Amino acid sequence: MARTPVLNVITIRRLKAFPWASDQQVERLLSQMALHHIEKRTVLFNEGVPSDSVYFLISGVVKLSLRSPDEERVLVSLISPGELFGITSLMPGMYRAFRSEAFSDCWVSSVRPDIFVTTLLDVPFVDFSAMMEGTVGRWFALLYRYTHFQGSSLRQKLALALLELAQKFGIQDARGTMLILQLTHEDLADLVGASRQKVTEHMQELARQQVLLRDGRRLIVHPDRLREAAGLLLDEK
Amino acid sequence: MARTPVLNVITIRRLKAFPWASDQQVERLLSQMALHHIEKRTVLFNEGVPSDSVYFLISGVVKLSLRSPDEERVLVSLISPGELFGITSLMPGMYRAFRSEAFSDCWVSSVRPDIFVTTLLDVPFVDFSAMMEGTVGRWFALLYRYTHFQGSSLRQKLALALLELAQKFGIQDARGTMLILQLTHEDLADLVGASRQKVTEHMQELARQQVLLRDGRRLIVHPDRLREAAGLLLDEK
DNA sequence: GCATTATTGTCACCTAGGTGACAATAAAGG
DNA sequence: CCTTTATTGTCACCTAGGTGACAATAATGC
Repeated sequence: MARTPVLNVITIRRLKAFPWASDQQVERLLSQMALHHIEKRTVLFNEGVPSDSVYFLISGVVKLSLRSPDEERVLVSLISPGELFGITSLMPGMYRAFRSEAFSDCWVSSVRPDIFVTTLLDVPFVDFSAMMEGTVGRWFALLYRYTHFQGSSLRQKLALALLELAQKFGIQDARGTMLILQLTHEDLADLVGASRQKVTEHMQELARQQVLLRDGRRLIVHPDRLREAAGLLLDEK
Repeated sequence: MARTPVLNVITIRRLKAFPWASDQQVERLLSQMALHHIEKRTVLFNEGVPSDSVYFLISGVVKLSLRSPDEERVLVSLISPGELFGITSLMPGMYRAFRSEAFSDCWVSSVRPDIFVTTLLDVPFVDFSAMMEGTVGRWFALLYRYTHFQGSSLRQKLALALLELAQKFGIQDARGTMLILQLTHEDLADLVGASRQKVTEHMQELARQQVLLRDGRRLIVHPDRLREAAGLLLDEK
């Protein structure tokens, strides 16, 4: 089978990875990286487990996926050689959002995220990590929503979207979580990518099921029931 | 109308923004931020323009959106007070991917991205920026794909996905761009969230239209025609 | 080189959600 | 308070894409 590849500065440069880093930095990083051969179909990490490594793909193809409400697999992305992946580990306390597995036989190397950051950037890991969370954390939340929309019914998408809104715009109320927002059904429709009419119908239905209620133009939602309506299998944690 | 809010360390702390930063850092940052009052429905920036500021929402709600192939507006996200937005400006040479507009009357402050980074983190902007691109740049590309899937037909989604694959896995060939990947229709279906059968049908159709051709199990695509099939109005740049 | 297993191609049929067209409310502006 | 405009509710109908069930080809393992 394929022999162990040489992993040196030349290789890194050829893969066009870390173009900004000096040879010395790359050298230092490489000395801290573990090399793994991963056979096709092998799972590298699963959704939900703590994020404790950054991975770098040397050769082969890695597949990122998650499972949708109906047990189907959503293929989120295919990673090509030279790419980093598993970068949720650069944010504090994150869990893996996707499963990663070898789409073909691969050579992968891994590092601890703190070592990765401190060798490439002269800054303490906690600072960098906090900065990442404060800035691109939102992107990640969006990505989470969109990937989970894939293969969901309109009802589930609505529940998912309302759940996110409740987290961002909700204040506690005797009757549940009140959204301090003037949202029309049309706004909601634009958010989940559906028609206004169907949103009206489903909102009606959700109200009937006690998942939410209306106070004038303000929505009051019940997060637990909403989560249930969203299809239960939202890992979170 | 609402009077100018006081923007000091207390305000920032109350909004739970930049929790890791010291009072001194926050103070320094504030002194460099411009304050703006944005009336409901006013557009702050549009898709496609260069990203040259980071924004911070003090009060009100900001809406991020983009327009889908059929001229509809996709509502990507609603921003709540205390959030940063417009952070593509933290990556080098980026253009805005979404339009941002005031969903309600807002108070917003803005800073130059380099000032933002260097005051909060003791690192040169170019280094941080390159690091961001190398790490979370992928997330952004994914977000781009998923938001653009919204409101697209299966044909368009397929074209979009193949375009991305061509960029990542393509090598030039006399007949077009060849994907060095063994992709089955099922993989493609998982990627775009469709059924295998319909993917087969559309691939057939795309082949008939000279957009792609098969060499054994390898795909050769024609990026320009693909872009056309994707609905043309992909800004890119 | 042949049997086995994966992939592709093609149906006919079904369903979730889109569309248009209203009436019924509710807000908002004067 | 009354007019105007925005939002909601509810239809009947239509279409893109899902589903199941095959036959026709490739690949692949032995």
